[in-house]
Amino acid sequence: MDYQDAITALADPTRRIIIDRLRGGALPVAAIAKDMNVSRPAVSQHLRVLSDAGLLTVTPAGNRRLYAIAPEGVDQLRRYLDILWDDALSAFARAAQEKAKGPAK
Amino acid sequence: MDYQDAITALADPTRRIIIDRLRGGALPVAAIAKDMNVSRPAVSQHLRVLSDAGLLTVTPAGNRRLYAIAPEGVDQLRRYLDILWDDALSAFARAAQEKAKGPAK
DNA sequence: ACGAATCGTAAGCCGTGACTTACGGTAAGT
DNA sequence: ACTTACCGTAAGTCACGGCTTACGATTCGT
Repeated sequence: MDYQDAITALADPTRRIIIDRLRGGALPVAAIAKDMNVSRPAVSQHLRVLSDAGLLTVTPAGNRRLYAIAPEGVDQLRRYLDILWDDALSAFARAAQEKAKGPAK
Repeated sequence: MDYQDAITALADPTRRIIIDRLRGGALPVAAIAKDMNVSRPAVSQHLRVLSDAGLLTVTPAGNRRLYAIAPEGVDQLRRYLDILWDDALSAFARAAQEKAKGPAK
């Protein structure tokens, strides 16, 4: 649900492949699992993790279930990294400045 | 080295704590491990993973080794997520548009 | 020069998670 | 109604990764 789950979900290579396949738009499970080196149930389990993390939306369409990337989930991670990036830059600039004035003792 | 290693590195909760402790600036290993519920060697191993992933820089300072967040490493991940976000938004908009015109068959 | 401090690495243990096979349940086709 | 297609879940196996203890190397202090 939070950004931590999102990071954990994206840490798995197979799940990143799944995400990549959904970049173009929503797909049913069978289409995602097609030509993948893991079984369809494995894909199902990954889809579960991804949607639990808020990275995917599920849309039951009769026989099938359409999975699509949830922009808000991705945005959560983006915000986390943005703040981290800002902090890193600030600390970096401050360190450079202190080194210029008094190069440690 | 690439964004995949960065994601994998940030997937671990302990490593995220380490990153958080470095937000203010560079720190030696002992200071990072202080009041943490894992041993110092464990922290060392995590620092290894983080720097291998390009998220940390190491600066030997005599007796100690100073670790700091590497802005470029964080930026790598940011770019990955930015593109993913763009793709997700495009796909989302396209799906909404198609649903408005011809609501599937 | 000797002891203490700081840190990385090796070896080993153990839990977590990714995968497969097997099964059940629902919707579509005929 | 019966079969087929699509999909989620359960159970079980197994490799990977995080942790600890033990050790060795380098640097600072006196």
